[in-house]
Amino acid sequence: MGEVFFHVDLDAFFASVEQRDHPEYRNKPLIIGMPQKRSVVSTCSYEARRFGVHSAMPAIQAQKLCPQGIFIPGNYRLYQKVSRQVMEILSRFSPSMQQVSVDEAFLDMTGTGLLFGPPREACVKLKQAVLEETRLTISVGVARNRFVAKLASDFHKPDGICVVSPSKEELFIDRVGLEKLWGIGKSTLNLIHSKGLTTTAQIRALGKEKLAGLFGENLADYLYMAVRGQDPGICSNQTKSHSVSTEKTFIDDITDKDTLTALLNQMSTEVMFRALDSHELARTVGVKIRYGNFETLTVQLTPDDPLLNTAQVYENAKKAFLSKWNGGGIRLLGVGLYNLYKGDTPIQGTLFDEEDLRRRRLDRAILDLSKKGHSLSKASVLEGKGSLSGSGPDDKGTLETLE
DNA sequence: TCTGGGGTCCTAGGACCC
DNA sequence: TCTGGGGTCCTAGGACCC
Repeated sequence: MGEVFFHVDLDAFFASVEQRDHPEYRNKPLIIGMPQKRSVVSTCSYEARRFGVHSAMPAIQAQKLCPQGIFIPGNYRLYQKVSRQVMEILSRFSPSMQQVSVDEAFLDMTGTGLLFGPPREACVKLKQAVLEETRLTISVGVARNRFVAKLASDFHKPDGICVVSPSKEELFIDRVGLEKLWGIGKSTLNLIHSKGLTTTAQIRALGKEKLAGLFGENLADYLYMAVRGQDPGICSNQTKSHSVSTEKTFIDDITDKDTLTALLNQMSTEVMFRALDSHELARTVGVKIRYGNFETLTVQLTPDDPLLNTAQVYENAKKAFLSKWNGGGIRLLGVGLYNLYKGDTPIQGTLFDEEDLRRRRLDRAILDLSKKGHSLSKASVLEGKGSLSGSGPDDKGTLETLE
């Protein structure tokens, strides 16, 4: 008995939750995302997909394709909650459940035959459990590795089961097609096409050396394994470094320096609070700028010591921003923390400015209070934690008055 | 059709050290 | 005083995923 992996994918997740909770949305083209300037479709129901609407499409375009569509902003907190509920169900089927996004997960089902029966039977039980407890449908892909299981879950979507037996892996990959392989996007597809290759079978016919000559060692290795239905190792289990970031696209470009720095302050506070909340320290802060013409650039700073508090993050973010900004109108602004590692206090025995440590304790106190539901204007940034509430820049004097 | 937000990973060049 | 490799850290950009 070899290894068995399931890939579980919720069908049109956000839209399905809405249709479940709002009967008036059922059997209708439902689109999560408001049809306004600079807005895109997050998810849409299968009814909407029939009009050509899909994720990441500008919402204005979706409205043209589907004028009768119902557009709603979405309730991301609810989706998170439902996601946790589904993941709990999945974890009952395997001791090794690996969540990969809000709506999908891998299950290592190796050796679970005695408990749940052969794969197809286990899929049926899994689908039943999710449907009964959440009234949502899932699609399941089964294969002897994660890569093929992932492609399989998409194959009979929605509400589908697809089991790929080891002897049919190459055949299955050919049926899926090059452009739908996990890890191949637009650029890589263009690169492959530019070498006169259009099918997985053609790539398989080439040896490892030929591929390496055309694409370099790394992509060649990926392609060699992928077209054979072997796992090229896309989802590495161990996460090395980690990051948190937030960004905001404005309906109209912003040129005013005070407004931009106030936004940097707000975003710095948000990401630092998130790091604080997960008991992590960051070594690097980065700023992302996108001008009105979509030209995008990033700057990052890694001070000698880790960033301890919101004030330090803002100070560095502002410095980074001002070093790059050409004064032009800005379409998107973002702040991120990188090189995060576990820890509440910096390395023991190191000398740190007492003032910086004090401000960190203050940040934590504000965070704790805001979690208990107290309203503090400085912490207003956190009100929509996890789903940028889009509130305006807040005043900057509150921190001082609190002290 | 002008193109969101939150992530991870890879590449390539420069600095710096041995 | 012209010059070699290897390793690691940092930065900027880009590809890809949902």
